[in-house]
Amino acid sequence: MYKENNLSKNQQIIFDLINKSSEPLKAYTILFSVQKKGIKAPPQVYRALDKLVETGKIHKIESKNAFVACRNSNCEISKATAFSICESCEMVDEISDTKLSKYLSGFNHKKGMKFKRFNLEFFGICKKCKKD
Amino acid sequence: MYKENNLSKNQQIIFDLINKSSEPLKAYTILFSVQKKGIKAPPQVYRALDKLVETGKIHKIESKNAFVACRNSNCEISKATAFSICESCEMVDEISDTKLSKYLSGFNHKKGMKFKRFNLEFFGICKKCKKD
DNA sequence: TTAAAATTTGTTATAATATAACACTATGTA
DNA sequence: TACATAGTGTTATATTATAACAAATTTTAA
Repeated sequence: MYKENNLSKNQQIIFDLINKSSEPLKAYTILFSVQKKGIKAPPQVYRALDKLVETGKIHKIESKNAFVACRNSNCEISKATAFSICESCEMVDEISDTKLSKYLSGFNHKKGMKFKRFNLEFFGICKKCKKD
Repeated sequence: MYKENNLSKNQQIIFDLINKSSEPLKAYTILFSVQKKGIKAPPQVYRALDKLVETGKIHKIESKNAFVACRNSNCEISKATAFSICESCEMVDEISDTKLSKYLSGFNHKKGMKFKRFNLEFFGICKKCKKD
């Protein structure tokens, strides 16, 4: 079964949930939601999340300890991620900007460290919240 | 006492510890270290950390849940932070790069959201670890 | 096709990170 | 002074995450 779509049963259940969601989901929110599907304990959720992050199907929003589905088919397995986060409604949007991505991927540290990966989180107030 | 240096007693104790450290410190590591100075419970640590982050004296490394002293007097109270993180030795270095900072501060989201703040974390293997 | 290897699952317990709530003290300001 | 604001100390508890182990499933390759 695994080879068909690369995801195991638990991974698929959890990915589907995150993918359908309009907002980042936290691990224990996910756990609660999938209990009816037989996923009963935290390690089952965290293992699936780890794998999904590893394969780039989802991303972790570090400042929120929450997970979103990857909306950017070009993000090269999470090597270069950028998000905009609304500080009012908590909305998170993945930024797909080729220029930004290229600029940061090509950025070299003065001290000579070569980067393999980056994660960028922008914060502000989204359009919708500004109106209110 | 507060006005003299802007930091309260607990804030100063915790800032000094982080400032002296060569690596990011976690909240409970801090708690353990300052117990001899009379700081006994998590809320005391977290309150001081919150304030220090708020005033830009320290930064939180989100991917590690750990704290470092600000090494960049120009970072404008944590509105624009960037770090390089070694995935091998866990070393964290604050990046002060005017060009990078300007580029990101001026970045505008296609969807019209105006950003107030960003946090960028680069990952790789540091020079020292590469040699080993 | 079958045995070994790798991956995934299920489970219990517990570790690590963080906040709520309340009473009280110290400091800044009118 | 007296009032407001910020900080402290404390107990309890909420939230996030992993260790450890046994069993089942899937992949691989002989």
